Amino acid sequence: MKLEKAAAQLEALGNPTRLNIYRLLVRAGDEGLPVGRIQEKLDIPASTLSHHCKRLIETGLVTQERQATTLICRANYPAMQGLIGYLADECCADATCSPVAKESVA
Amino acid sequence: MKLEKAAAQLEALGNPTRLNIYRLLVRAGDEGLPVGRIQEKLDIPASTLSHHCKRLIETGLVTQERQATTLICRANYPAMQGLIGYLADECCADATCSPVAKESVA
DNA sequence: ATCGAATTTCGATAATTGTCGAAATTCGAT
DNA sequence: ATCGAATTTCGACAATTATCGAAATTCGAT
Repeated sequence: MKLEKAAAQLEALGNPTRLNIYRLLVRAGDEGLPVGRIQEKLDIPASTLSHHCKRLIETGLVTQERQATTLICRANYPAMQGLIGYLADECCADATCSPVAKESVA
Repeated sequence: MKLEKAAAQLEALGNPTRLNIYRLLVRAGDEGLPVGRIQEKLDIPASTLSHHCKRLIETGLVTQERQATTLICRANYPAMQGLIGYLADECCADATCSPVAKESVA
């Protein structure tokens, strides 16, 4: 993974609201979560939420699928996997860090 | 780990310059790298670099040790380990994500 | 072809972050 | 106690990001 991309994903997750959104999506699993549902849970204005979702989507960490007027958001696991792998590979060269995610992830 | 702390660390790494600094430190290993050395490698003004280092230090991802007038920076591996663990645990509940770093990191 | 629900886009403002030179600090050596 | 080297702190400005209401869009149902 390119450093710029990793940084963009890290930055996307590096906002408490967005990290919360992402965690919600992970917990929702394959089913995903409609935007409106996220809004209820986090109690933030629709436009603000939409902005944060957009940011997560732009970096590839989240995907959106339309079901009628409802937009379903889902955590994009392979993207997170890639990010964790990057951190483990590029940013954790020491033995004290879990020697995982180098080649064993597949 | 608390969400707020994880977000702070992710945000710290979510800047290309800081991610670069961090990677440099990882590659430098236990020996660490003096601030001036980082500056040479990245070619950025001292005050700007100092600001970024400070941010990394504040989140616990980097430590600093004084050797005379020189300040040596080091990547704090346990912190990164904790962050990777958080991502794997809290943000990667699916089987497609490496089932690592849950308990096996020790 | 209209309506209402779900969501985004727009636009404006507030808040935070990044950048950098100048001045201040720290500390060993003289 | 002064000097020079390494680095930080300060202060100012630029750039980016966050927030939110209002208006626009999308789409199924009527």
